[in-house]
Amino acid sequence: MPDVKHFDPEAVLEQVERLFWQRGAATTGIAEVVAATGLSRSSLYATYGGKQDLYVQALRRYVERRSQPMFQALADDGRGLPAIEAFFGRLIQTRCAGEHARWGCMATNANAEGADPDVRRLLDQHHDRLRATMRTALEAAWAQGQLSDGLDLDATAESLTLLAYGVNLRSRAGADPAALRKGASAALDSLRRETR
Amino acid sequence: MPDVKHFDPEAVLEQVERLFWQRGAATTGIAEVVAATGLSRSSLYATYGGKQDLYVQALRRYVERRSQPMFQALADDGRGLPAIEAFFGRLIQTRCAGEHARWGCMATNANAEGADPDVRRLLDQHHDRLRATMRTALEAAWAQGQLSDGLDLDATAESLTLLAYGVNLRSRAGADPAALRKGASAALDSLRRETR
DNA sequence: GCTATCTTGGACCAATTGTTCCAAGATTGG
DNA sequence: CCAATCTTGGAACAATTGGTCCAAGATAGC
Repeated sequence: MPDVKHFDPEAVLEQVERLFWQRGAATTGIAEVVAATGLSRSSLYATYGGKQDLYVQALRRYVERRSQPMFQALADDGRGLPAIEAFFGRLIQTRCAGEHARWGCMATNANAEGADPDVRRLLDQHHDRLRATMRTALEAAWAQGQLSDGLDLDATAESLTLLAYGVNLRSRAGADPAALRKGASAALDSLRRETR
Repeated sequence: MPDVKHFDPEAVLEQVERLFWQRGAATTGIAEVVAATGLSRSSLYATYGGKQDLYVQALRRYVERRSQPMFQALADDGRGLPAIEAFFGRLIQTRCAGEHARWGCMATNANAEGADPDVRRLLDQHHDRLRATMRTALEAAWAQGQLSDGLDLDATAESLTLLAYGVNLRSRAGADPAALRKGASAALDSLRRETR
């Protein structure tokens, strides 16, 4: 017999995600969330809990609905190095132009913010997933003879993952996309077997 | 005839720097600064201006007195790749153990925070300086025949600089130092000329 | 030691912080 | 259409935010 929610919790969570993503967790007040979503404080707190809970849920949504698809696209692209190249290309594209330009990556940003254990867990997961995806792509590259000999695929995957953080971070501060592309290309070029 | 300050502005700025470095700009209140320094608000505001000015000065101090010496050590080390290796080793060491463990790099953290133009200028400088230093070290490596052929030194310097951001960022979130070392080593290994 | 000038302590401020609470409203099963 | 149950708007909350202000105190040239 109860009443039912007058809004779509998932759609609202997306708005909240975008807010936290763009402006950061610490610098975004509940008042702004209320303004952006149109919800009242009651509904907000009844549905998502306090600010930290809300942030964690928004971050989780980001990881699941923004990062993961990007990772999946890389995992599904069997071309090896060109796939990784395309991944970085798309990354830098979305980071530096369009709707989300200079927002950085919400997960990357979160590394610099608070030390909440829930957040840390999410970030570790996120990191592991990207590294595993990189490793898969590197294996494909290896199978196709694109890589120079003696490469440690695990370590290289970690290295490329860390590089992605650098790209994300600098893009938020307004770095030149051409410079980011150069940096990413250099990292990939150095993995490439010399065609002789 | 005037009175003179009852404290050492430089020493106080160091305390403030450490506070902002560890806890972040947005999450550190003036009240905490007052508590940590023992200064009164009057002295604080009279000497440094408002919070944002204070933060910028603290960040500038960090760049000059923390980052630059690290860069200089790399620039002065003419060994080439071993010098860069040592740089990353020291970096990971200080980021993951000792007094400043899990503080990350204040400049790296700042990339994820606000978009203040003064801050952005500092960060761009910081970035350029590290990249230039990396390039110098790479030139030394090249001169000593340590690098594989056809490497773009500028682009590689950018790539290694972005990698350093990744290391700094993940260290703040509590990343395993061994994994960071692996990642850094992989990046350097891929630059190395195969000894055959 | 007087006085001009600066510094200092801390009270005070309005604005904002995250959160709570409840009366009024909405919804749905019976 | 009733009533049980949930949601909603918005007032209210104490705590904290960054910042100001001024009387009291300290200093140094004369």
